[in-house]
Amino acid sequence: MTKRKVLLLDGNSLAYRAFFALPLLTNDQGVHTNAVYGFAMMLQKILEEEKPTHMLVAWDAGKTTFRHETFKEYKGGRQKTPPELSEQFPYIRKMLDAYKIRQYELNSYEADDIIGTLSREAAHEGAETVVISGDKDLTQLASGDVTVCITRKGITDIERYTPDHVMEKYGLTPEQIIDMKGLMGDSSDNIPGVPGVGEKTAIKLLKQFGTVEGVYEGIGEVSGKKLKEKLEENEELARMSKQLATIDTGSPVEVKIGDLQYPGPDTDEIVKIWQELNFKTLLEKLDAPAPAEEELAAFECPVTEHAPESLLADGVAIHLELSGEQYHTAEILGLALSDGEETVFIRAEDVKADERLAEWLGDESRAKWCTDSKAALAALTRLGVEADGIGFDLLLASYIANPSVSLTDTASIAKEFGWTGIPSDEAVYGKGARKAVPAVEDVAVHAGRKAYAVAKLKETAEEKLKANEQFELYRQLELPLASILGKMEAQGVKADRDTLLHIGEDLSGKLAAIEREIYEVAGETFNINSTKQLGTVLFEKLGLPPIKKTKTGYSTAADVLEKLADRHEIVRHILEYRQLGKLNSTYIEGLLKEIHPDGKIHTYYQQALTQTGRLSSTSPNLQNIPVRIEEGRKIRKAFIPSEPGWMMFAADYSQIELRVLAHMSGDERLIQAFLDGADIHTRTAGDVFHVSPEEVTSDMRRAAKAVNFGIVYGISDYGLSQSLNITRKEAGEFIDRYLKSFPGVKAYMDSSVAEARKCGYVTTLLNRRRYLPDITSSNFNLRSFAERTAMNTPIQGTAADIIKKAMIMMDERLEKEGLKARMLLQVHDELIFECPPEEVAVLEKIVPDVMESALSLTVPLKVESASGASWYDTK
DNA sequence: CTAGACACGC
DNA sequence: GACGTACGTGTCTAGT
Repeated sequence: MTKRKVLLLDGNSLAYRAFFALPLLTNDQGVHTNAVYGFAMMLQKILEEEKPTHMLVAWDAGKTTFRHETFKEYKGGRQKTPPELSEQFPYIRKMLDAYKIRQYELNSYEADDIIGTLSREAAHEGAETVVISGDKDLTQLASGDVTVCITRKGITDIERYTPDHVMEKYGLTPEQIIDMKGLMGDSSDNIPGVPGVGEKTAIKLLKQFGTVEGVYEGIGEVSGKKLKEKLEENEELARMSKQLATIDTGSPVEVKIGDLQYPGPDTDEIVKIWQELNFKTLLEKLDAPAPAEEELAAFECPVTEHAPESLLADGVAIHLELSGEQYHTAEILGLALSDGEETVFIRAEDVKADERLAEWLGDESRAKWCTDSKAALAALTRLGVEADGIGFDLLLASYIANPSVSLTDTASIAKEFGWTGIPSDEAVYGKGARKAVPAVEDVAVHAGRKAYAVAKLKETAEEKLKANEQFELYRQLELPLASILGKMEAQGVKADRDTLLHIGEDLSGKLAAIEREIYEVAGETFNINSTKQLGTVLFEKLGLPPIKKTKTGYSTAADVLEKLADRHEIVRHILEYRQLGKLNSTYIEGLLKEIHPDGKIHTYYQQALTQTGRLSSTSPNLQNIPVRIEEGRKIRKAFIPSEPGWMMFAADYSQIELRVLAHMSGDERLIQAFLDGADIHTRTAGDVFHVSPEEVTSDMRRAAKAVNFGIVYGISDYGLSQSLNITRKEAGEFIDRYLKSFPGVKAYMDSSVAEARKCGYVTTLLNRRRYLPDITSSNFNLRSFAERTAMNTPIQGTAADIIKKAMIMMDERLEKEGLKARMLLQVHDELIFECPPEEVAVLEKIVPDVMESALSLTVPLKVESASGASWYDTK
């Protein structure tokens, strides 16, 4: 049998230490948690370091102890336990139960006595004992078999007292610590000691006489008249103080060492408690303790030509290492494989040649785990390997768990789990002009560490999602969507260079003409794109009134210029110049640069970025191609089918956010409006202005539309006042009237804010979360913003859930129907396809069908579709 | 190379 | 009553 190791903890002392060492934290229910948190951190640390076989946490029982019979002022003058701490004791006890650690208290004895008694018993039985407390008095228990650990500054920083260490520090034996207390007293326990004797004098005396008793036996030899007098006068006090300071190692403790077996924690229970208390960091460390930095620093990842058979298994992490983020074009360096034990790296050219590897990658039944499956699949496709069976995506899992964390690479994600030892991509490759690919061995280790992290973190990440009831959202929605988005990106959308060039020429001509006119009217040439120079011309040279200022000078934003349009002809020209300039630089020149040799544009969908659950699109952004103004809309003529004779087909949800609002709020009038198939803005206007739909004027409808817009996007009264060009007060009144007309919406908005306050987050219909820590902020701005977000995110996020689900269903449907049609783009509430002309009729039926049935709400979802020779013509 | 101003979409 | 106000991306200028 291995030697017993007994761990004895001083519960009260450690709870106090934790409480005062940490700032006053609260969970989302307002329960104070700092002492529990500190206690938990300390427990985790000592369990890991000490690996005890037996454990006990001793508590002080009641107010009075046997020491009060000796001295009734014992521990007098102590501050009352703060209520913020008192309320935490039940949680600590509950947590210790979950750890399956024995707890014990004994009437009229202190925790010290329980610990003292048990440590002596343990020593007697030949066990090794470690005592942990925040109270230095316990050092008197140190012996050859007993080590006493006293917390230092924080709660996890511990000083170990062995007899040698006590000797080193005080020049005394552990037993003499009691005598020292007897002589010098202890103000915290209100032990008097001998007045005028402090630590220095006490140690000096004990070195000479050994004990308090020894001091009085040899009192004649005490040097110093004053000291001798004081000792003589206070002999009783000294003897009593020693008695008070002595830990009773023979207290009537009813438990035996054998009863203290520590079976290990009930992790599920601990997880529950920690979740209730929001101990995020601890939760993440629980299942995936971060490897020591040295372990990752010494990480080995051999470069092999072939994948070892042992790694071609079910549940292995893969990591495609690329020279840059743009995986459609970046150089593919190689592939790392890791099962959490063995990790290897295979160069890109060897990946291509390894048939066994390709077969494994394509085997749906053997799960591959990774970070950013969309990028991994794209890179593998470029290597000529079709992978299948992606079973885990760390990027998506982290995003679903908490979208507010900015996730750039595996290193940053791993950091969220307490893994600090993985260098960032930037640290390995450098940045900007100094960016370069290092030697293959270094790339291998870097890629290997990332694959290793995925293998190790999969379980923890999935557990977290399951605990939050988000596993399904992640597994059934986001993960399959990643592959579909990957297909859409890889498919790309054909862009006609000539169309763009043609529009560009036209724009350039117009721009040159406007530019000349502006210079003429201004009487000088200047850079119109420079707000600084433009401000000088408008507000200083031409004397127009500066309506708004920015941090750096005059504002020349469009809304300001609109207000000045009647005062000077130059303003109209500038507005037009800006508009056309934007079209030319962003959409003509910008898009031309993004056309690949295959004549297509391959955007990147960011699936783990927005706070609401929407996608975003980059390089280029295809979600903001102009549509409102005809001149810009023409850009869409350049987006054409990639096969001769094919058609573009587009379908968009009509008023999806307001329908979601109707569903989620259950507002009867709003629901009825949609059931009636009414024009929602006209209906809203009628309700708000108390007129019949026929009496709604265009201004009323415009105002109602702006309010609906505001509700959907969570804008403030100020935002509404800006968009309607009215005062904030008027806008506020307007919102009030709206909410009076739709009481269900008002109740829903209030409940969303209340939910955010209660839980710390809001959710969508499919359990997407957004955490809103600012909801309790005392800063009005932050709080207001969080409140509007609480109202708006469930709506916008649910709309995002719906179209994502529709995309998955659509992908399956196209496959099932054996159609050639391809889904190409998603623009938040719109899907764009290309198809052979004979499939237009089919799509006209099935696309709206699928989109409308993606999720069943109390109001119908409505989809409008159209086809044409270009994206422009799908209207 | 970064921050600010601006403009495009939903 | 303050405060600075949906979410994104890209381009340009003007600082370092």
